[in-house]
Amino acid sequence: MTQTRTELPSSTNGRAQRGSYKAVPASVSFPEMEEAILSLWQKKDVFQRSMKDREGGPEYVFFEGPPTANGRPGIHHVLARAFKDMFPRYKTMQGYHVLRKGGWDTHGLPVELEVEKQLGLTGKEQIEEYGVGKFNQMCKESVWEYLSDWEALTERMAFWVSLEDAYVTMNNDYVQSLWWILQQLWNKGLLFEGYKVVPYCPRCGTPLSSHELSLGYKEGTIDPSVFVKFDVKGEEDTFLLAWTTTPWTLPGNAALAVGENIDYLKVRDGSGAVLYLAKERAESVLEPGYELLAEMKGADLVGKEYEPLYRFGPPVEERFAYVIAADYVSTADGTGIVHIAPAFGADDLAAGQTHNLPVFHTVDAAGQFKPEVTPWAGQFVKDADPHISADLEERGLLYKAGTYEHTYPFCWRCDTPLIYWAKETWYIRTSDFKDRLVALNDTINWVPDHIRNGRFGRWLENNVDWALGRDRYWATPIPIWKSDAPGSEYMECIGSAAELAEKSGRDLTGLDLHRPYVDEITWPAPDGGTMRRVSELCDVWFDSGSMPVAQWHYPYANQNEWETYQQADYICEAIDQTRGWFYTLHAVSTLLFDRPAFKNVICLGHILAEDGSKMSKSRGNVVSPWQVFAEHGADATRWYMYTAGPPGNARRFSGNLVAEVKRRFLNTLWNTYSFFVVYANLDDGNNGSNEGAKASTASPDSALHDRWLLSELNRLVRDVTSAYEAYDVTGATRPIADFVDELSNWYVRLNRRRFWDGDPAALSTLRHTLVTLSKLLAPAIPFISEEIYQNLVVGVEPDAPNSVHLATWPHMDESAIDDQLHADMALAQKVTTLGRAARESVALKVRQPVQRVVVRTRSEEENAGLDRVSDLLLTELNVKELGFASEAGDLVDVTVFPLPKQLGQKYGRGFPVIRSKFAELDQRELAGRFDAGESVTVDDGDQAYVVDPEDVEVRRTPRAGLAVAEDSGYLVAVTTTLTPELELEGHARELVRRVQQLRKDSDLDISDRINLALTDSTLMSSLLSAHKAYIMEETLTLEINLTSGSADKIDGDTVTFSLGQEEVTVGLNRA
RNA sequence: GGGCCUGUAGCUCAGUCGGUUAGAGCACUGUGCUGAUAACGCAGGGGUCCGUGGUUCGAGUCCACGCAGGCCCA
Repeated sequence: MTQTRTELPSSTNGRAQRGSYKAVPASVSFPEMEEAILSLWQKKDVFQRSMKDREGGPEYVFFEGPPTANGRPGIHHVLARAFKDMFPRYKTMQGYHVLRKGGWDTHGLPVELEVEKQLGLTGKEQIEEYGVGKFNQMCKESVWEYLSDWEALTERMAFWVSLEDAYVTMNNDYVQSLWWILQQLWNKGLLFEGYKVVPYCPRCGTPLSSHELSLGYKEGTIDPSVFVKFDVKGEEDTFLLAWTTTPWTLPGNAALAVGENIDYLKVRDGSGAVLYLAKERAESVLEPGYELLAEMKGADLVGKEYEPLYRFGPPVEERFAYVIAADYVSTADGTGIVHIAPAFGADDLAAGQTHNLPVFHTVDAAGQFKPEVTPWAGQFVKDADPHISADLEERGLLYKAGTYEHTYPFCWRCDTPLIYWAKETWYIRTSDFKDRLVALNDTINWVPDHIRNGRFGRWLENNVDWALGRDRYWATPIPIWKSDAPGSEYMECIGSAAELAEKSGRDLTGLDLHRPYVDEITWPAPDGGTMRRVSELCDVWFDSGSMPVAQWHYPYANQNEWETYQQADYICEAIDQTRGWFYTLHAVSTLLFDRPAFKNVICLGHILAEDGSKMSKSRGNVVSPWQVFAEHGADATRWYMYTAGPPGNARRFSGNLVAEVKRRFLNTLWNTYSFFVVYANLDDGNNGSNEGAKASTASPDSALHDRWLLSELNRLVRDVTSAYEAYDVTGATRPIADFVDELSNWYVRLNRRRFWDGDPAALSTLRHTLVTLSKLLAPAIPFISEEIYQNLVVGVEPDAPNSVHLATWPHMDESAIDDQLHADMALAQKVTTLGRAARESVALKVRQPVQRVVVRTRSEEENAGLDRVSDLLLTELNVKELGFASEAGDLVDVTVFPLPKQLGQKYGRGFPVIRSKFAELDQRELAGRFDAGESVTVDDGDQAYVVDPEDVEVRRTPRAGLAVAEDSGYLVAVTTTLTPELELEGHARELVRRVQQLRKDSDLDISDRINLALTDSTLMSSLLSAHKAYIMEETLTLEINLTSGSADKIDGDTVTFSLGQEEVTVGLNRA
C-alpha cells in the first residue's frame, strides 16, 4: 500500500521527468532488445543477486527435475523451463529466498545406446568384450555431448538456474547418498530379491529393454491356439474353459481369472460335458448344439477350485488352482477365463502377488523345461507346445486346438521368439506403503487437479513393488555384497565409500563408484566365502527420485542445506513423469521420511505441431527454439506457452502462433510504453499555444478515468497475485493481456488530449500503471518487463532496485478498487459498442454529431450507473444528450420478458405456463402493472402463479426516427435527424481530420505550427464563423486564408475532398 | 485391452452454481476512425457445442453408453 502511494504523487511526477527517459522507438526488434538485456543482467550480476539479496528471507524451495544433456534441447524443454522459471521469480519478488540449484541426469540406457552406436557395438556381449571400464568412460564423456546447447538455450530464454552449482547423478558424492538411502531401506527390510517378468531372449540369455523390444515385433506370427478344460472340484464332469497361445506356460498355471462384472454361461456341449465361459464368447468359441444351463456374473465363479493340470516339483504351501477376479480380463478374445502363470506374464505375476499365489518357475535361463518337468525336461519350450497339447488331448482336457495369428516380439539381434519370463531381481517393497503413498498424495496440490486422484492416484492405488535392478553397465551399482559360499544367503548393504574401504581393508580414495571398479572390491565373508557385489545396477529413476537427499551429498555433508531444502514447494515437469520422476520422488520420500517430496506440482501437457500432429524428426515438423527466439524473441515464446491454454493440455506450437501473441499483446504493451515516453519527454516549449486546451483537462472526467484505471490496475494485481498463489498460470497471465488491451484502447485513447497537454495526473497514472505492469509481468516475460522498468524506474529513481527482478511485487491497494465504477465503465463500453453499431446500421459516421442517444439497460441501478459516466458516453458516441428508454413514452414498443432463473427456481414446471400466458396478454398493460410495483397472478386452471416485478424484465424498444442495436437485454438507439448546426459541426470535424492527415502526409512534427489556405464558399464561411477557433486549435494553425476562385491558386501541400455538397481544397504551409 | 485427458465457428481458445439470444481473438469481406499503435472500432458470413439416450420447467454445463484424438500402461 505504501508503495502505491509513494509512486503516485498528485503533483509533478510526470512533469518533473520530462526529457529524462531514454527515447523509445515505436517499433522494436524484441530479439535484439533481449540480447541487450542479457548483457545487462550479466553486467549487474542480477541472477546471483536475486538469490543473495533475499538471503535471510523465508525460503521457497524449488527442485529441478534433471534433464539429460546427451540429447539436444528442444521446444518442449523450453515449455517446461518457462513454467519452472515463473514461480521462483514470483516468489523472489515477494521477498522469498529461492535457491535455484540445477541438476543433470547422467546415467542410464539412452547414454549407453548412444555410445554403443558410436562404437558400432550391438549387445552386451560386445560391450563386455570391448571392456566395461572403457565403455563406461565413454558414457561418462558422452553425457556432456550437448551441454553447451543446454547452457546457451537456458540462458537465452532466461531460465534462471545455477548450472555451475548443479547436482550430477554420476558423481561419487551423489552415488554415495543413493547408497545411504538404499542402506536405510535395507535396514528397514525393504530391499528384497524377487521375480520380475521381462521380455527375454532364451538364446542370448538376456532380458530386453522396452526399446529393444520395440525393434522386434512381427505381424502375422502364427502360434498355437488351445482351449483347455480345467476340471472343477466337486462338480461332476464340469470344466472352466480357458484359452492360451502359449501351451508351454500351462505347467506353470497357478489360477484362473475372471472379470467380476462380466456375464458368464454354464452350458452342456455335445459330448455331455458342462463348461463355464463368458457369455459374449460362447457364440464364437463353442461348437454349435450346446445347451444353456445357467447364467451368472464372474463374481459368482470366484473361489471355485479346480484340479491342477500338472503337479511338478515339491508340493507348495500356498493355496492355488482356484478362480480369482482380475480387472484386466476382457472378452475381446479367448473365453473370458484367463489362465494365470505368474512366472510367465507381468499381469499374471501381479495377480499372483495380490493373491499370494505360488510361482511355478518351470523354465530355465535357456528357455528349456527344468528337470522336474519330467515329460519335457530339457526341451525348448516352443518345441514342447505340440507335445503338451497332445498330452491334454489324451487326457480329455483339450476342448479344441488351432492356430492364431497375432503380432509377437522376436529378438532384434538373433530373431529368436522372445518369451516372457520371471527373472530374479532386486525390489523395493513399496507396496507395503501403498496406503501412505495414497494418503500423502492427497495433501499435494496438483495442477491440473485431476492428476491427483486420476492418473497419479490410480497408479499409486495399484502400486506394485519397485523393480530396482537393471542388468546393464552405466548406472549406480546396487551396493549389496553377497557371500559366494555355496548355498549362502549372507549379504551386506554398504552405505558409503568409507564403509566399503573399512570392510575391504583397502584405501579406496579416488575409486570411481561405477562398474567395473566397485565389482573388484571383495572381502572374506564370515561363512568362509568371499563377499562379492551383486551384479545389478539401479533403475535410473531411482537416481532422480532421490535428488532431494543426494543433491546435497547428505548425510555425509551439508546437513544445514538438507534441513532447509528437503521438501519442495514447487516442481514442474510434463505429464509423462507421473510414473517417472513424480512417482520416484514421492516413493523415496514416503518410504524414508513419511512425507511428500513436493507440495505443489504443475504437470504439463505435450507440445504438438501446428496441425495437432506429433512433433517428430521423421515428420520433419520439429520447431527449433533458436529459430523462434531469433524471429520473435524469448518473451513472445514464453508468453505463448503460458497463455495458449491450460498447462495440462497438449498445446500446438509454431512460429505463426508465437507471432500472433507478439503482435496482439507484446506490441500493444510496447506501443503504450512508447507512447508514454514520447509524451513524458515533450519539452515545455510545446505548450505555449495550448492554454485553451489545457483548461479542458480539468474536467471531472479526467479524475474519473484515472480512478477507473487505478481501480482496474488494483483488481489486476489482486487477481494475478491470487492466481500465482494457486499455481494458476493462465489466470496469472491472460488477465494482464486483457488489461493491456483496455489500457491501450480505452484509457490511452480517451485521454490522448491530456497527454498532449502534459496533464501531470494522466502522466503519473500511466507511468504508475506501466511500472506496476512491468512487475506483474516480470516472472512471465523477464526481458520486456526489465526494459520498461530500466527506463521508467532505474533511470530516474536512484534508490530503486536496479532490476525489476530485484524489485518487490506490487501490493494491492484495496481502497483504490471501486467495484461500482468498474461496473459503470463496463456498461459504458457495452453501450458505446452498441451505439456505434446503431450508427453503423444507418451509415452515420461517428464524426457526425447526433442529438440524442436512448438506452435501455436491465435495471434502474444500471441507468444510474450510466448517468454517472454520461460525459464519457456522450463524447464516445458523439451525441448531445442521453436518455433512457423507460422515459420514452409512446415512442417505444413494450414487451414483458419473464426471467427464467427466478421463475424457474420458484415454480419449476409452472414456468412454461407463465411464459405462454404472458405472451397472450396485452404487453403494455402488463408492463404498466409491473412498473407500478404490482404482482401479477396467472392461472392455468390447476394452480395460480404469483409473478413479482423482480421476476420479469420490462423491455422497451424505441420505434420511429431512431437507429437501434441490441444485445443480451441491452438496447441503444440514436436519433437520426440532423439539424443544420449538427451538420456544420460534423463538417468542422471532417475538415480537421483532413488537415491532420495532411500534416501527417507532409511529415510535420506533431508540434509544428501551420498556416492554412482554403477555397472560399458559403459553406466555408459559415463553417469558419461557427468553428474557426476549434479548427485552428486542433490543427495548430496560426492563420487561415480564404482563397476565392480556382483551387490551383492554393500553394503548399494540398488536398481536395468533398464536404457536404461542395468540393473543398486545403493548402498547408509550415508557419 | 485398461487408466487418465481432450472434443464449442475454417484455426486458437473462453464459457462461473444448470437459467435471458453460446462468446473472444485470428483469418476473410465490407466499412469507419481527430496526430502513439504494421494499430484500433463496427458490421457480415461462419455453430449438429463429437454422437445417442437420460435427469430437469430448462443441458454446451449433470448422468449413462458410444465415437474420435492424445498420453501413460499392458
